[in-house]
Amino acid sequence: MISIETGDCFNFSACLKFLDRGYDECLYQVTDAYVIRLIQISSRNVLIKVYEQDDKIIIECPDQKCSDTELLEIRRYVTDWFDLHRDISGFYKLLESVPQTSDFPSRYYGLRLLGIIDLFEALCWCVIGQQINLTFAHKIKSRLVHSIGKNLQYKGQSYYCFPTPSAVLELHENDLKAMQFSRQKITYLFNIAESFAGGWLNKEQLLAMNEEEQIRTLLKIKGIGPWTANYVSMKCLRNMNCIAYGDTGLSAALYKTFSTERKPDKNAVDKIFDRFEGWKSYLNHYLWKSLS
DNA sequence: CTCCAGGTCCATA
DNA sequence: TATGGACATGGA
Repeated sequence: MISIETGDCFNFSACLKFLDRGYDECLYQVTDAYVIRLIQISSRNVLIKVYEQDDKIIIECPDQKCSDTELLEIRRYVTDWFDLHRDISGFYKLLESVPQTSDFPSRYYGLRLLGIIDLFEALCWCVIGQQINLTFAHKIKSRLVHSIGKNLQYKGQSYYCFPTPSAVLELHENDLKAMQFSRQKITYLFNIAESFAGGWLNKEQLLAMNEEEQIRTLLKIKGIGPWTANYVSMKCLRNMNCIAYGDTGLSAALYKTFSTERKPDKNAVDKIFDRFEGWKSYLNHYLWKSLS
């Protein structure tokens, strides 16, 4: 069992609610008290159950023996996933100082920027979600995961990891077509998987670069545009000044909250985000949240 | 029926 | 450099 202190401006229920937004999610199971998922650590896959007790986050690995090294990795995973180590009180002060967002801290108190820890998963999820409705996006992701994702049974339930790049590369184009991936998405998924398999793309290497280099590296892959690069930068690489330019949801939220144009251009978006230096990713996250 | 969704690439001018 | 079409499907 692992226990993690959470600190101020954290609300576990708000985070769980974000994880369970009504879509059919195949990579974890959420209730009002806990979330269970199978995660990949360096040596193997481990099932974890995460819940809150006495203002602490508790992680259990039911029916599994873990070494100290593995426990440390699991702790790191959950800390990163829930962004636990960040003190976001500065963000709340900024929100309060801006009239249009002054009620955000009370409305969304304790909501963290939930991450996608696996870089391959993050990139694929972006490609899957490009230009289709999220219900359908979850449907085809689920088909892919259930088809080739590592899984583990626990109490009659199956829990899945997102597939590895090499597992995706073993698929034939027709397999993905049968899951209703478009030809474009299939090409993009293979491009991304090959970048990993070819050894010139991985998370550690990206994390060693500065932000600008990271974006430049990601944009080289066909299928990854500015939206995906920024989304992954915020959800996986954990940069704090990312903006999902061109995102339809973000545009709608900016229109609603700041009375911008229906589709504000980059300059108009930057103008609003400028005063949130250091917290742009969080502002983006909270603006998305404000739509639901 | 038409439009458009957590975009991106490619062809054309 | 800028703009338009294709992409797969489903919900409004």
